[in-house]
Amino acid sequence: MADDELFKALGDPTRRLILDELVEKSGQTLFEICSRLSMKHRLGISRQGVSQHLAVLEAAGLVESRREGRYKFHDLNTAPLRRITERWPAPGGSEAKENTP
Amino acid sequence: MADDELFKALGDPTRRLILDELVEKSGQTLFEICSRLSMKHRLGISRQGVSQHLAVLEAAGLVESRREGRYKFHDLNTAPLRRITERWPAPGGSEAKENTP
DNA sequence: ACCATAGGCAAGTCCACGCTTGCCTATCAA
DNA sequence: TTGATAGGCAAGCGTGGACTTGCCTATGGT
Repeated sequence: MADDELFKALGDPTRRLILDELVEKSGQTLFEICSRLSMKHRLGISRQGVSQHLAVLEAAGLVESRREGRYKFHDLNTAPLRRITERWPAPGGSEAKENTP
Repeated sequence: MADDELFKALGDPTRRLILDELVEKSGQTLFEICSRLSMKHRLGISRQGVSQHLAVLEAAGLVESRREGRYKFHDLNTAPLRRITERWPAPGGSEAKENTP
């Protein structure tokens, strides 16, 4: 299953916080995310730790990155999350697939 | 976070298969789920293993159980899954909350 | 040229978690 | 009561993964 990487990525609380931060502000660099986790969430984690988390999130397709000079900007991509609600649809069944008509 | 249990529950591939089986047929017993995993998915797992998985799914609110005599039936509850798409809404924002109008 | 910044790679540690094994309880049928 | 079925509890093993530490590359400023 390709879903393995998606659910594994969501399995860690620190990675979920990173997604939260990317919702608030798109296109952050690694250092920017580091300092945000440290400031707002009192998260004592090394830069490498965050870097590894971002790699997992990228493998899951939840984060996309673009390089510019010596900076690397990270953007959130929520599209893979749809696979979750599609796999186990609500019993009502009306909102299984809602696309813009 | 109470979300910890939800995402932890979804993190294991065997547990996701159990949810799949409960979508197909609601109200299965432990032994029924065991044999289904073994037959359809060639899953070599002990009864205790499945039992522990069901406990995790129940803690996450994804599975509800009811006892009747010596049987314990398990039902799927997809409601907690909504918290995922609500936490990281799609950028379009039109489908953040879709309720039956 | 130099140094600081932004990031990557690799090895090593440590703990949570998936799974098994063994034994125990409860309900139903003969 | 005896036996079979459905399930629970607890201890133990082994592996994956989160995190750190140390060193390396590349870009930009002065």
